[in-house]
Amino acid sequence: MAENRSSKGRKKIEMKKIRNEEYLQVTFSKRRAGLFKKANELYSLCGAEIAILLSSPAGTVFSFGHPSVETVIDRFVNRGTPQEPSVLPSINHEANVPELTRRYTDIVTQLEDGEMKGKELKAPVLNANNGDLWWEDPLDTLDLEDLQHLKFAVGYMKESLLMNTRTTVNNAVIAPHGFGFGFHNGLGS
Amino acid sequence: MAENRSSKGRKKIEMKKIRNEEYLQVTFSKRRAGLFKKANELYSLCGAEIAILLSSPAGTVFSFGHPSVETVIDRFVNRGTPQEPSVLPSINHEANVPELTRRYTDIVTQLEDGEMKGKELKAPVLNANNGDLWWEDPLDTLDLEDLQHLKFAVGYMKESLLMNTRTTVNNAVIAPHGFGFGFHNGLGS
DNA sequence: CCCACTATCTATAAGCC
DNA sequence: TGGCTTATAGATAGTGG
Repeated sequence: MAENRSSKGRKKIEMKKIRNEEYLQVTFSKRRAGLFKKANELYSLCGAEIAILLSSPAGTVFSFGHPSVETVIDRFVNRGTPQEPSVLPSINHEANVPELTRRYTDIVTQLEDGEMKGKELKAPVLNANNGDLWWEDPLDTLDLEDLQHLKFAVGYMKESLLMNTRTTVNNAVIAPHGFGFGFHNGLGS
Repeated sequence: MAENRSSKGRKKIEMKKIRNEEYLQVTFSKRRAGLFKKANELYSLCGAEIAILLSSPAGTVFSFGHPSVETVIDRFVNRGTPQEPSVLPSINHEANVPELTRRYTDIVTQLEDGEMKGKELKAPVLNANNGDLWWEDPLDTLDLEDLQHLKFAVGYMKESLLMNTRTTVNNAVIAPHGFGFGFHNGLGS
């Protein structure tokens, strides 16, 4: 009777590299959206700051950040000083005001100076889906200021490699950083 | 007979900040694991490089990376040299910039002056809905939570201002890449 | 905070436009 | 390429140890 339902619905797939290029692209797009949505929910529910950097198989770079990728990285850097153990749990908005202010000022300045003319700067993409909102910005067009920013952050983190415990869950490196904020990596899997 | 199964099973939850500290922590842990798992699958299936930096509400920092956080960020930095902007659309926004600039300046000023007092802020509220954008001039109260709204609004404003081509796809605003001005990720919170 | 269990809720693999 | 639909695999809220 209903046997001619030519295989509709989801099926289990093997967790290995997808060969088919077309399917790979589709899967990547779908899962990227799903991942970002999850990240956004985590932010909404827990007020957690989060940054995701992601490169597609084709080489395109995507990112997700709350409140922003740079801010989060900054937080890592500045955390190097164990000032307050766990003071600001849910006030990241407050904590971000200075950053917000600074960026606003920068933007305003740029606009007034007309600096943007002929310059290539990054353009974030605002995505919305059923009330969920997040940014996808192509970091492949970072301007120099941001590059220096990131470079500094990376350099700092490299030097500050100082870790506590490290756990492995599902092939993923999960690194709890108490205060010294060590940066985990290496053995990505 | 089996009615004493006191409410088992998953229930839908509201996507709002969780108040209960204990529950917040549990949810964070679970979702963090889920997020990392998703990230790992994305890596396995698509071979995508990925890095996630995440701070818990308590301030603890976690990271996930394939092949490593460091590597991924490094790639961003090193690949970030702006390529040739193939298209730089002529944007006629001069008329709008002054007004917007003034408004933003006002907001910034107020943020700087009052935000740290941890009280209510007075600023014109920028609203965005379906790509439309307007000012709610009556100086409403802009509390810290409203910064999110402001962020979204800024995104819309930016696009409205700088993107001469804007397409709406499935409830999402998609902005062409390659031009725009320099902040990303909704400029901080 | 980690583990276990279960009922649901959600994400998504396939397929059709 | 992108959206929509369907059926199902997978994630997780609620509860307890």
